[in-house]
Parts: sequence; C-alpha cells; structure tokens
Amino acid sequence: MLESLYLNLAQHDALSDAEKALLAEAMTFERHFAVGQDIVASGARPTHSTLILDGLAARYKVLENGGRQFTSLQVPGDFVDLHAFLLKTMDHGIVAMSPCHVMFADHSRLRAITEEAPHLTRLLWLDTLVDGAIHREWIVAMGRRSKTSHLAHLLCELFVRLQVVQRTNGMSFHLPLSQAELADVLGLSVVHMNRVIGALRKVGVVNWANHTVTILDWHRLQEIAEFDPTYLSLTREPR
Amino acid sequence: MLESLYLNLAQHDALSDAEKALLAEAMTFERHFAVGQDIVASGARPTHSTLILDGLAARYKVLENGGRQFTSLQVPGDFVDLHAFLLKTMDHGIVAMSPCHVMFADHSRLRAITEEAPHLTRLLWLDTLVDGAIHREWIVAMGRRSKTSHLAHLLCELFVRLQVVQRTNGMSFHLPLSQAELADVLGLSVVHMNRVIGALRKVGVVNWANHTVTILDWHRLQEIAEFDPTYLSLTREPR
DNA sequence: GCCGGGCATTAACATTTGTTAGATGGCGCT
DNA sequence: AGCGCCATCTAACAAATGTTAATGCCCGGC
Repeated sequence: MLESLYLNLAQHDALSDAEKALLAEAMTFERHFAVGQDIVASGARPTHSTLILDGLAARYKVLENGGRQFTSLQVPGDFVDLHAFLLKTMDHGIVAMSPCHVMFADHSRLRAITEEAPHLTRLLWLDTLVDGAIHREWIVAMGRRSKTSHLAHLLCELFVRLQVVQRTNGMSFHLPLSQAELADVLGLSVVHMNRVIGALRKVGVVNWANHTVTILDWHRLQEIAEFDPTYLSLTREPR
Repeated sequence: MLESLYLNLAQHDALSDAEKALLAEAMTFERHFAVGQDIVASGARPTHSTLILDGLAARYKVLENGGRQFTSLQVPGDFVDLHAFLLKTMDHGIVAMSPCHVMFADHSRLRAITEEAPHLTRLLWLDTLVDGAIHREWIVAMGRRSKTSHLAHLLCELFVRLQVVQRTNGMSFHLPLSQAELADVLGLSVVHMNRVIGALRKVGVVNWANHTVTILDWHRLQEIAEFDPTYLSLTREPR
C-alpha cells in the first residue's frame, strides 16, 4: 500500500526494509476524499501528516478578492503536509483535485523517527527539500518563462514525477484539472489559459483530451519548456 | 559572530547552549564576497553550507534567452544552501547582492548533527521549511497579487525578517537592490518595475531613497500587501 | 428523450505589461 | 572641474493578458 512512498523516497537513496517498516508503523488510518474537498484546512494545526496513496491534491491560498493560487500539485507517494510536522500551523489549504485515497502518519511517530532513525529522517527532510526545489522552479516559470513554456514545463514535471511512482501509461498520463484550475496554477485568466493550451496543442507536441495528456514529441516539449530535471534530484546517491 | 543564526533559529523554538556550541563547531572558515560575485555556482556539489553573517544574497536561475529570476533573498542568519547538504547538486546559483560576509559549515559536521542532535536537526530542517513557505508566498504573489501588492508584500516580508536578526533601524531598513534587480525578483521589465515603485511611493506608505526603505504607514502597507506573517513561523514553540 | 449546468471555446474590447529610445542626474575617476 | 558610467525615470508605441459576454457541447438528472 505504501509502494508509491517507497518509490518516491528510494529514487533519491537506498531505503532499507527496516526503514520501510518504520514508515509503515508511523501510519495510522486511511481515508478517501471527494473532488473539491479540503484534505487539510488553512489555519489548522494537524497532528498527522498526510500521504497521498492515490489521486491528485494541491496546495492553495485564497486572496481577499477571491483569487486563488495553487502553489503545488501532489501526486501519489507525496506527503502533502509533511512540513506541518515542524511548521505546526498550516498557512495554506490542501484540496483534492481528484478523488483521493490518503493515509495519515502520526506526528508523534514522525518525531520518534527523528530521534532514532537519522538516515530516514534525512530522507524525509530531503522530500521536503525537493518540494522547495519545485517551488523555486515554479517561481522561475511564473516570472521569466513565456506562458507556453510555463505550461510545457509543468507537463514535463508532472510526467516525470508520475513516472517515478508508476502512474504513467507509455507517454500518457491522467491530468484531472479543468482549464480554470490550471489557470489558478499558472496564475492566468481562464480565457488566456485556453489560448495557451491551444497554442501548445497547435505546435503538435501534445495530444490533450478527456483529461488525458499524451506527449507526442518529448524532446521538443522539453525544449519548449527548457526542462532540466536536475531539481527533482532523481539520482540515487547516499544522503 | 553567529548571533544572527541563533536569533533566526531561536525565533521558532528554544535553542540550548549545547546546541549553539554544536553549530559553532560545525563552522569552519569565513569569507567575504564582493557585490555580484557568485557565492555558490549553479551545478556545484558543495561540501559546505553557507551561512550569511552580514549582507544580502539571492538565489537565481538564468534562462537561455538571458532572462534571470531570483527565487529568494537571504538575509543575515540565513543558510543560503543548507538544502545542498541533502540535495547534493545545486540547481541554481547564489549571488552576493551586497558585500557579504559568510561562514561555511562542513557537511560532515552537519551530518553528525543529524546523527546525534535530533532537536537541533529538527530546527535546521525547520529552517529549510520556512524557506519553502516563503517560496509558496512568492508564488501566490507572482500569480495572483497586483504588482503593487506584490512589491508591498516583499517589503513587509523583508522588514519582518530583518527585524528578527536586528537589521532594521526603527521603521527603516537597507535594501541594496537596483530596480533592475528588483525586476528580476518580481518578474517584471525594468520599466514596469519603475512604474510600480512609483505607484507605491505615490500612495505615500513608504519613503524609498538611497537604497533605504522607510515604512511610513505599516498598517496600510500590510493592507495593500495582504501580509499575514503566519508563513514565517514566528511563534516560539516546541518543534 | 429533454433539460440544465458546467466546461471549453471564441470574439471584441479594455487594461496591463513590455520594448525601444532617450533624457536626467548622481557619483567616482582623472 | 570635466568626463563618463550607471541607475533612474519618462514617453510613445507594441504586445500580452484580462474582462465580459456569447456559443456550443457533453453529460448527468429527471
């Protein structure tokens, strides 16, 4: 059941059976969330951290004028709020973008891991660091990439991240986001989001229908995105 | 000499003398960097992590078309590349925005801290988590705030962060960034950056000259920015 | 099978933001 | 003092992006 988490962590460094067992012991109960439901509410002080077993979730903030901005997308094997273990108070909400199957890790057991399992602690720390690296890449995309390139970059990133946890199907993957939701990822209006998607389609590098993205020309998509996966730390090495 | 670091960490939780000593022992040598010099190069695999003792540094990425985007600003007491301790390879550069006095912490000693000092490890982990929280706030600002609000938010954030490490002078602080550099923070053209600064000045909430920002109306600036410091985790509590 | 709502798409127009170019002004250097 | 560099600031115009509104389509509920 925790296969995705193991795959996620093991892409960075070897994960021992003992460590897998420690993670499994940290898990308490599981739960399903429907589309649009908050998995964690802004302002909450969780006592558990949430692991995505299946589905797509997103972190978001809402402004006074009603504007919403997603700050990350979380795929299976991701902890959506591991940072709350130390940050304590949620400064943003986390919502299910598709039906989500999740599992909760007790903070007291995570704390025990930090006391007794330094290597596993470093791997969990690393997991949050990759989170940060992705944030930095998003900042660059929002600030200095063309919108087409930004979208292409997002598709490259999602494809690679989903591939790690075996959620791709050849060169296709499921992307359960409406254009309005995608607009809140890239920081665009819905109308312009539609234009940008149209532009990327016209180039012919992706086929995109029924919430399924098929990459037709990975090389060119990567070129348009200037995608360099270094920031995802995909190499397996001692940490 | 490490006062800023202690202040930075102790704002989140109590820091014992033993822990301060561990940090001091982790430090090897110090160094000065001139404006514009790279403190850490993109692609490097550092064996030390860099602590800012004095000055302002920034993380950045450069795109093929020459566009540059800063992804964070680092003030005294901040580790600029603590994440490299586990990420291993730098996917971005770090440059001195003002003359910088820095000190290096050996990765082998940081590793020893993770093996032997769980609470201090959590505080260091937390430090990188606040980094991530700041990134998320920047993403929101870039995606959904007006440019004036974005700039106001940046000023609020810098003021509070500098205040923690005692680098403010009443309601003033030194901001050694040119408008071109600020443009690469907000993701704007230089001309438009100039317009936005002018707009904020005209509102009369800040006085901004000679690289010194004086906040004339903190309440209103905060309002314009919709600034809520929760994400900086300024409360002191067990972590 | 019909109806209603949400989503994608397009058009026309408004606003924001970028580009190019030039003017101004401070400040260190000689 | 004079020179030249660099940052700030402005203007005029171009391009990107947002807004409002309308259309068509699919799909689930009745």
